Amino acid sequence: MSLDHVLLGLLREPASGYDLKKLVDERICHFWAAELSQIYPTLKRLEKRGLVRSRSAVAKRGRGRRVYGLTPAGRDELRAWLGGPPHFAAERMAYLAQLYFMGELEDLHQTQRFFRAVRERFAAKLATLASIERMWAAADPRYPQRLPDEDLHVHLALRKGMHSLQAHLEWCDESLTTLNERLEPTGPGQETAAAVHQEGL
Amino acid sequence: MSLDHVLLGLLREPASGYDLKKLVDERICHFWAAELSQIYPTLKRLEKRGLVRSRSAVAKRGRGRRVYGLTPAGRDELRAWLGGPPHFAAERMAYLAQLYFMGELEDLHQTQRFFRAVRERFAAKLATLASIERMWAAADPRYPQRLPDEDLHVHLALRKGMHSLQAHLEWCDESLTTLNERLEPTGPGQETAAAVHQEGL
DNA sequence: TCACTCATGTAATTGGTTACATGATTCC
DNA sequence: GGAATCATGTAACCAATTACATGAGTGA
Repeated sequence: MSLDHVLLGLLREPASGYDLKKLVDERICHFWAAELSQIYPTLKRLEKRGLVRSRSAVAKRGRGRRVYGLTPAGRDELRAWLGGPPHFAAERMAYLAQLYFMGELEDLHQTQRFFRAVRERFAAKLATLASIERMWAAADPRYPQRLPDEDLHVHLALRKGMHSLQAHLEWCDESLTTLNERLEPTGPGQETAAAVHQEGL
Repeated sequence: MSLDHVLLGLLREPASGYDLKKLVDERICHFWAAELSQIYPTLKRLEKRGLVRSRSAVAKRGRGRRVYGLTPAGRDELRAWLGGPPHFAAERMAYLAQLYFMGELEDLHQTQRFFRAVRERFAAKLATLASIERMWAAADPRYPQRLPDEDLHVHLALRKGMHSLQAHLEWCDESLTTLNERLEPTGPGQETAAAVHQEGL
């Protein structure tokens, strides 16, 4: 039911389904994704429940638009959700399932390649968030200490991604170091041959 | 389609649907959850595809069991999945959506309560993982440097949770500090009254 | 006898994705 | 004329959850 609340949150300013999709892709997709084919029926459902109200409008380009806005009931629903307990859902991380069972392959080089690919992905995401933070800082000299309270919450959400992705990178680096030690046990001096033998190479 | 592969991974040792549910809840649920009502149909589907084979068995207690085991085709499928690229899916974090829009409430005390609840949740999860790591260390003197390669992968997956949750806690602490500074701007000396007024208290 | 655990399943519903269908306008 | 963008939707499908149904044995 959270897409409902995401749309209510975005609809503090009136918008069409198409507009909402763009907002989701630009700002929300870092923690919630949605397709147009899900957004349109959701808006209809919200309108039937009296949480939003729509009116037809003319578009500058293309066909007519349907623009939605929050009703007082919609605002109440949004506030009740925001004021309620934090909502957690069990995350599904397929890449961790792959890693968990990867011993089956008996090939640490494959594990190494896996971690390099994972690291690249996380690094790209972190770079995206970092560039968003730079844009914020450039656009608002109050960032972050003196941000108005409303923007503060967006800032705090952004910080979550930065902390989290930084930790992911550290995990990848730690893991790659561990793998390296097993694959190249070039310890001090004459142990090398024995260690190589021990590792089954 | 990942539950398919999780079950294939677990079925390197034969097990019933009921057994698999227990394994999922004990070891896998940190990155993939599944209900019995999903596991049973999935096993049937995997058997129809020739990836597992079942036989009836007698249970010590209760009614008869159906025990599944991997077929060679199942093992191939598992290995192909493990050897393929890491699979990422867009995560949905409803609590971040709540935070993102929480400026609407115009109540930093509520945000504070929110972060305390979030922190508690993450701390509990981290404690769970830490106790798992302690059990590993107690049970196997080789942990973690000299673990056999197969267990190494499970160890690396566990480390992901530790890094990640630690970062979540740091984010909560950073956020609570930020909120505290805004709510109690007890700066050097006589500013206090003015600052309190500025915050609208 | 009752609660609990072991054990297997189906049905209904929800939440979400992918594919498909349509139509207007603008820019090259 | 054709591609891109703006714009709204439906249909089919998939993954997963919740609720429901059944049945056998164990221990208090």
